Amino acid sequence: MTESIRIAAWNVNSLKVRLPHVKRWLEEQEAAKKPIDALCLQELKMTDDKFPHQELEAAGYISLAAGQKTYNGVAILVRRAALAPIATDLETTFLKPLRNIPGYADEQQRILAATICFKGMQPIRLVSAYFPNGQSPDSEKFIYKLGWLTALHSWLETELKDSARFALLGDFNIAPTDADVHDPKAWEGQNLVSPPEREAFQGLLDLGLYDSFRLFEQAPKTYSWWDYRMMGFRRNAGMRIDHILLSDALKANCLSSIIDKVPRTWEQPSDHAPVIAEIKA
DNA sequence: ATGGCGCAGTCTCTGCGA
Repeated sequence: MTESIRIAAWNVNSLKVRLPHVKRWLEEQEAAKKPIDALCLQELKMTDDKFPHQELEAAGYISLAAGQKTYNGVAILVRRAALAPIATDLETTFLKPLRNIPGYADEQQRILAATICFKGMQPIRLVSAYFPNGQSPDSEKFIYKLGWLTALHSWLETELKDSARFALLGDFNIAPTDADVHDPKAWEGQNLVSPPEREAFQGLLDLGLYDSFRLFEQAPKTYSWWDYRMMGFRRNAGMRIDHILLSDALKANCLSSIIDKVPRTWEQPSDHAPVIAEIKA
């Protein structure tokens, strides 16, 4: 009997390099009786033909990917043992799959959505998202970021009407408040924290989404990303830019939300740590 | 003071990430 599921997001910064980390993390979570039932990955940096479906299958996970060469790329992994009997193959596991934001022409692979039926639960709609970085507020890439955020907002309006049980998981490349930044003064007005980005983040909340991490008391200075340079992790010079946003129906059933720093301590780590939300059945 | 690290591909350099 399923009592709860854990959904997670992790920017792996190249799945080719980080596949061992992903497998190890999933194994260790399971061994600790905290299995990850859905994992949304970002920054695969590989084309779809290179995606390691078979290795993940051997680890107990069915996967759906939306990749491209060199950059971006997102995926959704679901734990086979947690799925309802209706899920027998790819088509019945990932219902209503969607790649990219409808009506928003984009070469960059940043969005993958699917509805999943877990054992003993109503279906849940998951979106694996890799928000544009933005580079800096005076750059072309920042304009793209804001346009992308606008497109995301209007698409999610529709998605939320269709799916009351909805979660948006991924690397948002936005630190929502100064509490999510190690040195707010130094970062004031810069990329990842600038007012237009934070307004866009608030806009998502205004659709009826909730930052799962902030539903619970958290240790101060908890972050999800640390720069590889300048010993960012050792100094805890980080930012909380990876998030799990939940609709009202899922928020009501959210039991916990944490960031797992452990994989960031491993050899050759991603610069991001996975974030997890536990949802009651 | 604009650097530091790590990744992919064009591959001993460049572009990009955040």
